[in-house]
Amino acid sequence: MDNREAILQTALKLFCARGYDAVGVQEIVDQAGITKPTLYYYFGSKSGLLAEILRSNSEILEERLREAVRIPGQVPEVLYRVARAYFDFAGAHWQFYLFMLSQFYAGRETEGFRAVYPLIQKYYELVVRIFEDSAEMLGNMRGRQEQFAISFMGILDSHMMMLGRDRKEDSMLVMTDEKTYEIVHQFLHGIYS
Amino acid sequence: MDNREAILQTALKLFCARGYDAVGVQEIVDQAGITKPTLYYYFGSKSGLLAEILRSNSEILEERLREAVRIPGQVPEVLYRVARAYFDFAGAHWQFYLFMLSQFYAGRETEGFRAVYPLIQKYYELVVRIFEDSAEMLGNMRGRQEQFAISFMGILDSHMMMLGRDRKEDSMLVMTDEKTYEIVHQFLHGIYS
DNA sequence: CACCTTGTATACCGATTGGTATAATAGCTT
DNA sequence: AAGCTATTATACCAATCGGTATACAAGGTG
Repeated sequence: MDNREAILQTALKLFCARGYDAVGVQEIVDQAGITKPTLYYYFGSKSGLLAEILRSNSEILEERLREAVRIPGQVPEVLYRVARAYFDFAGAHWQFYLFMLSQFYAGRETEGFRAVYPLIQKYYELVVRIFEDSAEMLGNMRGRQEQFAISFMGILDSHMMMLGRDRKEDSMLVMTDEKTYEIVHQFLHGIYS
Repeated sequence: MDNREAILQTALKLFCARGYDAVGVQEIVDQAGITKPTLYYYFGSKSGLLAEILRSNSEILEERLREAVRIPGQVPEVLYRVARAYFDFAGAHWQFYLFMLSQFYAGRETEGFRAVYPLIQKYYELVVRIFEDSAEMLGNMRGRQEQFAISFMGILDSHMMMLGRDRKEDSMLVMTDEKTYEIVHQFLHGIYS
């Protein structure tokens, strides 16, 4: 494995487990089996390393979400595809997913928050557009597109977090199709059906 | 204001803005207008200070939630009361609410996560019980009580976070009754009504 | 061969980290 | 007044923080 890649993976693992500020550069390079100048050669600074971790992984998630949204369809279909894409990504990149969320909830004056906020904002706008583009529902929604988007994304994160609650190391998280369907169905039709 | 209280408030403000690990003890005592031994006299250690912040505030939230749940009623009524209590607390104690969430999403090997996890778990179980105690719905739910609870809490957090997105300092956040009703209504009946 | 770029390690920097030993206040009780 | 307890400040600690100056390999190119 490439040294650069080793740094990225080791750093993500440590950041995810103990937080960005609690992990020192020394510990990263020790566990990656290299020395400090190598890290600073590739990433310039600790926050440069953070930025690269966020950039490279979030780019994958954005791509998956854009795919799920691009194909036209009724709201339920699109939402199901988005949920599927979201759960798949989170399951396959659990450490990053958790770390991204942790940075989003971190303090506003944090490097991590400032870097992650525009990303989450972008995903959010993607979901808002699903409801806005759905012309036949406009009468029903009456400006509640944003409320729907907020609820929907909150539900996805909440369920994904619960799934990952007692995850063993190195085991991939799988949200089943059945469960995904139930979650989206409940969002669409409530709890009385 | 009491020195002890000044430490607690200053620490919460700083932790909330920049995170537990990024804030040094020195900065806390400087902004609180005291010196280090005073802090260590009251709280023993930095993590002791963290524990006290979490304990004292979460105790208030738990009390509010238990009140909301205690009064019997149909599921919609209880859920509305819980949402109202949750939003009220988060609005009045925004810094703590945000900090608590940030610790919940922080790495599993963190002091903060270990301290906050049982608290969130308790709130979660309170909500699960709402659905379990609702006998007349048992046929409908078929073991989906947990799914409902996860969705419901995810929705509350998601909306509260969005409300606090562009909060000015020292301004209290208010989730209106109308908005609260819409959110709970959507949870109960979906988006087509 | 000489030269240049890429990548890596040794050894160090000043600043800050969480935490403490010691002692001086202050107020209350006897 | 004497003594006790609760608080607070000065001054310090070893360890770690993020970051760097310097040099040494290795590989391709003239």
